[in-house]
Amino acid sequence: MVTTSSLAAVAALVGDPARAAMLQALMDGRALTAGELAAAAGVAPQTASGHLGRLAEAGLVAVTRQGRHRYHRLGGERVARMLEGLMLVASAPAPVSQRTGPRDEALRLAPTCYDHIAGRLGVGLADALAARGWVVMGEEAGLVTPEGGAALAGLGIVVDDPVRGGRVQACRPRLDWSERRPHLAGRLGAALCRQGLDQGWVRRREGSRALAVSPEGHRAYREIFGVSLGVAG
Amino acid sequence: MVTTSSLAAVAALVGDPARAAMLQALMDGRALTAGELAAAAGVAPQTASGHLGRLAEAGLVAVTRQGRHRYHRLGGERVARMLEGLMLVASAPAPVSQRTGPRDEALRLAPTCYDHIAGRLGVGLADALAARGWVVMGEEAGLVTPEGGAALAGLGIVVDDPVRGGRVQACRPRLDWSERRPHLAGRLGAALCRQGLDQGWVRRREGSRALAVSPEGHRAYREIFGVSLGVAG
DNA sequence: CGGCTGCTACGGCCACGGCCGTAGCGTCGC
DNA sequence: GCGACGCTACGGCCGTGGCCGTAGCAGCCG
Repeated sequence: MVTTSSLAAVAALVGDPARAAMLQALMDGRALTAGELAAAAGVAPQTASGHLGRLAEAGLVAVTRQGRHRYHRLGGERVARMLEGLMLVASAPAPVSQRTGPRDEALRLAPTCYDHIAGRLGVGLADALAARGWVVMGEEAGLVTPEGGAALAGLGIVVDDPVRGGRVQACRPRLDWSERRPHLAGRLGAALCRQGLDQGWVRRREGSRALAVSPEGHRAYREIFGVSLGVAG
Repeated sequence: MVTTSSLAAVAALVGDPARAAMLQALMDGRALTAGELAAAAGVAPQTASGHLGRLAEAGLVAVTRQGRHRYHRLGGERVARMLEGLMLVASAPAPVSQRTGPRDEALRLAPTCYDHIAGRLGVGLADALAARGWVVMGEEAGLVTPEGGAALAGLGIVVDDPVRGGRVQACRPRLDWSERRPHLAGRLGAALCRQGLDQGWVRRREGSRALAVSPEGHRAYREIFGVSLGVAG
């Protein structure tokens, strides 16, 4: 039963700075140990343990024990989407526009959002795919065109949720909270991210949600997708 | 700048039971006075005033003063979607499935979600439109077929976000937190809701998010869409 | 103009909850 | 088996914040 108190309970869990920091650290989709999360939140391990216990009990994080470590990851895509919704609201300046988004250049360039690429690279890819006619972006949904599907399949990017018998494939646009422009989430976004990682175009950086774009990645994204990322790095 | 603390601050605002109750009361998209919200939250007007001030400062609610009343409504669709994401997580039972959703029959039948219809009527409409071939529902997006667009236009339901030059229209499916099945959100969902209200098929009930389905509504939804709602009410 | 209402500002009370101390349990390595 | 390590359980301290008391201010009404 969804009561007001259950809504408040979930929100209150995220409402603590330490727990919010842990959840944000898990937003890249990886699993971290309690100790790493304690460091990320800036609290003692005992404190983190208590927090993680409550988060796990509520299903916000899932725990898998492995030896003497306990690996924590987000409780599912719903949790990730909920956090993204919160971040989008948190980034919206109430009165007047101010500089938004993280100052860290790498985080502005290509942060991961649970399973897909956001930031400048994310919106750049969305723009590029639209410019190439591979996808058609609407405000509420995106469509992969037949030629786009073929081209993406040639790159090893396949999505498995055809809306109508494989002819038309849809993708999920999402407003990026730092760039304020849509990027590709959903399965297509995840497939783009996976393919970039497989090809070595991007790689995960330790202890950060930011992706590092390799020189080959810069070239590939520029030549194949027409995305120019400015400075290298 | 989106910091961990801003994320936690927004979540903490929703994390208080009284504020959560107020926000939930505003989820039907209407504007309520501070006194009504105080009653909804079960707190004294002074307390509610303080809460509403903080919510307004953060942009979670918007205030319009009219005479000696102050009308509060949700701060935008982003806020509504954020709350829905929280509710979806809050409704997800952590260990094993239990009875979910409100016990109130009317709330299970046809609650409003900010601007569209959810609940049994919402998922029933989505199923019916799909069965009629008017929309094709995917996991990540829905498509309004040409014949569906024509049929809906004939009913006075028009959506104004064509993805590709008016030929294909997309809609946004959303997992219902009480029925656990997708219903139609986005502009199509809002248009369906508006049309139902205009036709007198449904009407808002005082002090509740639930919609009341009129006898004509029952007949119309059954005859036009093929949605059978069971008991009349 | 005076009484009434809707709302907000301030102050004090109180409790919930975060924090880390120490202590205890399970796991890995030697 | 012994020590080190990762993590969790419990207890006490303390600050933050929700709550309502009273008081003050703006807008309708007779």
